[in-house]
Formats: sequence, structure tokens, C-alpha cells
Amino acid sequence: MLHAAIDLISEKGYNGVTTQEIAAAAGLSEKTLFRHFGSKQNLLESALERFQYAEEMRVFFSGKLVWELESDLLSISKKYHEIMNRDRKLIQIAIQDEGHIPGFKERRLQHPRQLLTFLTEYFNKMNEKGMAACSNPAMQAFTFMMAQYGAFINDLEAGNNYPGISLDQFIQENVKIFVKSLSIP
Amino acid sequence: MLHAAIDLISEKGYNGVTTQEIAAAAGLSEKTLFRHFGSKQNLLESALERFQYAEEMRVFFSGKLVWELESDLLSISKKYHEIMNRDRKLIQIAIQDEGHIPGFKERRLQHPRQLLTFLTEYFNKMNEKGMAACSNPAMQAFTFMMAQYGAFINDLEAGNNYPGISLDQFIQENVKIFVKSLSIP
DNA sequence: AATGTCTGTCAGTAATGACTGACATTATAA
DNA sequence: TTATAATGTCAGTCATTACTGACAGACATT
Repeated sequence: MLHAAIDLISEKGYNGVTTQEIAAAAGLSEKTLFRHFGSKQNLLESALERFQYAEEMRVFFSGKLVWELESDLLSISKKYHEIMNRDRKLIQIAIQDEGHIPGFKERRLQHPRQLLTFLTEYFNKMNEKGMAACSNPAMQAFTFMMAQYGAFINDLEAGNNYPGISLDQFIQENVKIFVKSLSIP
Repeated sequence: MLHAAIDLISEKGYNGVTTQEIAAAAGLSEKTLFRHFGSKQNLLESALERFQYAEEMRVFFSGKLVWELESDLLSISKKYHEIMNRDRKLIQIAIQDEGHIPGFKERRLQHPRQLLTFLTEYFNKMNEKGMAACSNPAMQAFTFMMAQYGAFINDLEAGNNYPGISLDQFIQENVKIFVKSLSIP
């Protein structure tokens, strides 16, 4: 049921989908929808509750890094897209319809903020270790994140708009650029 | 009238706004809305017609460049954000409600595709001139664009989510990273 | 004065959509 | 088997909303 709701709302928007449609797509009757969730709004809230990735990122950052710039940036990028793609539709709903659930926007924005601090911390440590030359870790972390975010959103909305360019190639190239730019002279 | 429509639809979405609201916000009667545009859908189409930036970019790329990597990337970034911010609300509508106008998505996506070819061309020429070391111009242009796009969308949706970080700082840092990465050894 | 154009008002239509209640049906567990 | 819980059916309520038609006043042009 939640699955059907997420599918349809992410496609047509909260106001663009009827409770009938959702129930039908779930193979249940509209009545049971209301028996379970009480209201359409509450159904959306239930669906959005799943969204959270900061914790997963924290675990990742405290366990999977090898303190070698290139391979770390690569694995961070891949983890990021893995997580974001898993919640693709939830993010699409969040972008389109966050006005419908009060407070959700704030909750949602905590996660990338957390990621930024993890990444900044990482750059800082690499700096201290002498493995990278980060003149401005916070801004560089932010810049790295924005590139990933842009590529993800582009993929989300535009699909394969740029022929001959894949997400994987982008990740490779972006990491290469950062490594070249941050490596020690 | 179109102004009011763009304002409201970008805030609440196409289905989240009534023709009454739009007319009231424009200081006109609902009747005149229908007299002018015939339907709500047609009103949206009229509002979206303005969106186009490829031509402006073409003019920019053929006239304003000085063939010095840092200052060119800087002015390209600034031009990009200037254009995108001018059409902020239109882009927001496009992201939320592009399903409502058939064919609009394709028309809209032409513009960044054009930009990508301009930027790729630029990197190619810089390479030939010996002013930059672009191993893979198309991918590097794409990566540069995705960073700008990510920062723009982030600003659009999240406003000032990351304290102490501004769009201008991002532009500076991002250009710095690319310059360092692409400069000749 | 007469005509055309633009706008507002108001009342109304037809459809839609969230949501409810009464009752029957099925599946599950005791 | 029986009690219980979950689900379906169906009819209906109530508010909303895109859209229309009839009519009237404001304004400019001729």
C-alpha cells in the first residue's frame, strides 16, 4: 500500500493522485486505505517516515575509509548515489510536495547537513595526515557534495538527457578532478 | 496575471492552486482569467513559454570570453546562475509540474544540452591553444555543469541550509578546483 | 450619441474527490 | 465450530473547483 502511494505520488504529485487510484494500484479497496491511515495526508506522512540516511552515512564514514584520497572519494560518491537512488521516489515527493507535511523539510535537510560535516571532517583529517592539501575543507566538501547532488537530481529528472554520459563516468571524472586539485604538490 | 500565476504555482504546485486564487492575486476577476486564457492549463502554458536560455548562452560564449581559464570559468558560472535565478520560479514549476504540459520537458532540456556543447567546445579550444590540459573535455564540461546545477537546485529548495556557505563562495571554490585540476603542469 | 472593447458581478452547472456508515464476506485463530 | 478481526461493497455526503452565461458599468473611438 505504501509502495503504491509512493509510486503514484512521486509520479503525479500529492494533489494529482486520488485515494481511489492509490488503493486500486495496491490491489485493495479505498475503504481499507482509510481504515489503516485515517486520511490521505496521514498516508503520505507514513510513506515519508522511511527517509533517513545520516545514520548510514555515519557508519560508513567511521568504518569504510582507507585514507587514500582517490579510493575514498570514489567509495563516498558511490555510497551517496546508492543511498539516494534507493530513496529516489521519496526524494522526488519531497521536492514536489514538501509543503504538505509541516516540519518534514527541516527533518529532511538534516541528512545532507550531516553528510557535509562528515566530509569536512574527512578533508580535515587528510590535511593533518599530510595526504591532501585542503586549503578550505568546508568549502571543498560542499563543492564535492553539490556536484554529486547535481548529478543525482539531473538523473532523477532528466534521465538520460545527455547522450553518451553516464552517472558512473561522471563519478570517475569528478573524483579525478578533486584528486588532482587536492593532491600534494 | 502571468506573474501571479507563476508565483502561486511555483509555491503550491499546479493542482494546489485555484483559478480564483490566481485571479485574486493578480487583482482581476476569475472571469477575465478565462476570457484571456480559456483554461487553467493554457494559462500555465503561456507562463512557461518564456523559458529559454540557450540563445543567451550562445551569445555569451561567442562574445564574452577572454581565453584565460580562471576568469572564463568564473564568468561562465556567474552567467549561469544569473540566468537560472532570473527564471527561478519557472524552473521550480518545471520540476514539480512538468507532467501537465506535454512536450515541455523535452523543450526545456534542450537548453542545458546546448550549454554542455558550448562548454565542451570551450574546453576543446583551450586544449588546442595549450592553455589547459583537458583530457576529456566533454566529461569535464559535464562535471562542471553538474556542480553548478547542484548548487542552484540546493539554493532553490533548501535556501540557506548550510550555515556560513554562500553561492558566491561556492562559485569561487569550484572554479579554483577546476583551474588547479586543468592547468598545465 | 452610438458602438465596440474590456472588465466585474453573480448565479449556476457538472464533475470530482476525500471521507463515512451500514452491512456482507472472508480469513484466521481459538 | 465459533469468535474475531480484516476486508470488500455500495450508496451517499459535503466541499471544492474548473468553467459558463447573462447582464451591467467603464472607457475610448468614431
